[in-house]
Amino acid sequence: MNISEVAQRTDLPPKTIRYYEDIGLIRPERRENGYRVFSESDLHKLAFLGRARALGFSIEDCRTLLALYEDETRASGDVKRVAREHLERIEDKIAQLQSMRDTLTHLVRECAGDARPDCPILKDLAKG
Amino acid sequence: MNISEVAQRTDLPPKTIRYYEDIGLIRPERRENGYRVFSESDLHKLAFLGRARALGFSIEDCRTLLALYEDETRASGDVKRVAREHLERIEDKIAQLQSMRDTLTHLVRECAGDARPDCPILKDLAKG
DNA sequence: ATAAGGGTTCCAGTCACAGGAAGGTCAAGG
DNA sequence: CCTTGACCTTCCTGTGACTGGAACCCTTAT
Repeated sequence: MNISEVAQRTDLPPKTIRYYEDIGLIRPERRENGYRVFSESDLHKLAFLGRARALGFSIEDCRTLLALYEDETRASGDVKRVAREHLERIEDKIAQLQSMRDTLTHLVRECAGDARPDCPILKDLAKG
Repeated sequence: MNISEVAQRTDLPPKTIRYYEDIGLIRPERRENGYRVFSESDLHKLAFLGRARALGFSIEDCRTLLALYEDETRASGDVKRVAREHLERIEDKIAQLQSMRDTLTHLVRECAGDARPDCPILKDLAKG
């Protein structure tokens, strides 16, 4: 399989696939002409990575998860710990964004939004 | 005022303050020895920037907001538009994170998290 | 004279790619 | 056989908003 077919089937850009090889997440073979040849296993790993990334896992988390996936003697506790830590970071991020949203929603509602210069948003930023 | 005092009073790291000068958000004067001298106006702007950044506005949004703040003939509609667009991006981000959180919460709950290799999290990543 | 604690600039690194240039390869059509 | 166009390759740069560190200057106190 060439890279563009893999890109289609995994829904990952070719650039991303090359990058994943670059940082050692996959190791596709090469033809004599230098082209990458992807095996079903490579395809599978890339799909795995795509889904892990879609869940927001960092590349380093993905590396860990992939290693655990390939290790038949893994402990599910190790996987769960990675997922729980990631989940915590997500929840923190959500809380932070919600706080911003609440403040902004309030400010936007207060602002007339017309041609006059008077603005509660700027007022708030200027003297918090 | 020297940079470290400004850093304390605005709760911004000196590095950040220098960076803001670098990208033209502030223009503190210089002493003969090359040290920056910050005026009350600089201090005020930095505090403004700190609060705008805390609400998640991008640096470019901050530049726009600061310009609007300094323009006495501004229309509050312009401010409101920037804020509303930012608010929308935040809400999109929250929705995206919540979706990740829901999936992850479910997976984490399903996973035994013990010494055995069987793991629903990996199973999900492997076959979506 | 020296040491501590300011200040300065400049360079590299972060994260996860994306864009683009320069050039090699391959299959089809004239 | 030649060309065209669609692939493929590597390499370099840029993104956002800083942070860390090196190398060096300035000021004040001992």
